[in-house]
Amino acid sequence: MSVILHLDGDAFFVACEVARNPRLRGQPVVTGQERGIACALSYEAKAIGVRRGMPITQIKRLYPQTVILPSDYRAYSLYSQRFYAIVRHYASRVEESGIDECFVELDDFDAGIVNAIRHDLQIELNLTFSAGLANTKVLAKVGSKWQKPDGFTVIPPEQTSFFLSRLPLERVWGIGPRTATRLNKLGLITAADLAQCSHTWICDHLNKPEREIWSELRGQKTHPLTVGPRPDYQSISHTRTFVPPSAEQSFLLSCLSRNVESASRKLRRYNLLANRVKFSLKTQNFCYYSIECKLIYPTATPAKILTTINHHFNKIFRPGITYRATGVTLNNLVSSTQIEQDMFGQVNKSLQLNNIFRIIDRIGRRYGSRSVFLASSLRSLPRRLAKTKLTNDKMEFSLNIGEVLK
DNA sequence: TCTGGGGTCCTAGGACCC
DNA sequence: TCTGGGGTCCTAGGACCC
Repeated sequence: MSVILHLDGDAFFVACEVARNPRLRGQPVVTGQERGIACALSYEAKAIGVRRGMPITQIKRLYPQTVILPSDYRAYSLYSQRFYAIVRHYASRVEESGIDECFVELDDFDAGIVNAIRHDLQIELNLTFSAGLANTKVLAKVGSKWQKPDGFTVIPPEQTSFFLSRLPLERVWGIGPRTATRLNKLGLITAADLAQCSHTWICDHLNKPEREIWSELRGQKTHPLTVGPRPDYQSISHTRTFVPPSAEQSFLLSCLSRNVESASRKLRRYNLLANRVKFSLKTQNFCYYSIECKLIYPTATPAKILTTINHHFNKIFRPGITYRATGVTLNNLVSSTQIEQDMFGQVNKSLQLNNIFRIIDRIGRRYGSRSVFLASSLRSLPRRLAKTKLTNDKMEFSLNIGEVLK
């Protein structure tokens, strides 16, 4: 009977920074400078009071001793590849479930192999990973979170109730605050309370994902291990919050234009085309209004997607309401290489247009993504970039190249 | 905790059809 | 002419994760 190991990097992004610059060790460090909010924090930063998502300006003011770094995803991804290579040296069935965590199928409760993997990770990468070993993925995850950082917790079947009776429901993987509150009202407080429920009871009160968690907590393998390369994207999205909030239609459309440019750039990078677009407005009160629309044909061309958005915008926009963010999600993705043989002329035309945007993508990589952009995105950019006088509607899909860069 | 950004999956209800 | 039953597909929205 196989068992599941869960490995979880400790403060991974920051740990990578410390690994390549040992002088940072022991200091409060955060990454996310480029986004203006703390993305990852070292345990030292956590200890002095820095929180995830905290604005960088606030961190500088309240905790001036903190070292603030921009994220270097390329470096983290290289560390991630080495992490997986080390794990695969010991096991063949590995599920990559994130840049810094994975599930591994092992033959039995063998702490030796787990310690060997963790030892190699420590020596070769200078990174620590917390580990959990149990019968199911959910229980292995309980184990890896039990003692962080650098902990290793085995949960054999006969000791499951010991751990679960000490674990509040909301700490279980897959149970968020909403579900926890609902289950609390039904009298369930700990993970053990849930695990002890009868089959008839859970059929009456829980939905499918919750029933699966129940089953996993009881040691029955329900979440299969998905081995192999990461599945393709189901969707690609781009959202952005702006300050101050705005009620102005033309500004919101411009923000959506910018969202579409970013999302479609990613689409092209992965040679994908979208069949549907969903766009949303988020109000000052954190209400979401969204609508999903079919695109006339699969495309990665921002102008085509924007035509559709403009057409449906008034279905969700309400004058007088103030909004704080816009977002765009591209759905029902297909590979562009598959579509290339398509007989419809329109699609071919779209692919040609796509080639123009691929050239723009190259310019963007060389000179920055703001060197070339759609004029319809102009109003969403900082004022110093938007000094050229343009009327948004007239410039809709024309290109504004070059000089706004400065 | 006054709340950023990019993802995934599930569900309920409506539309539509036979 | 005032109305059954069941299936499938679509979509808006909810919940969760990192």
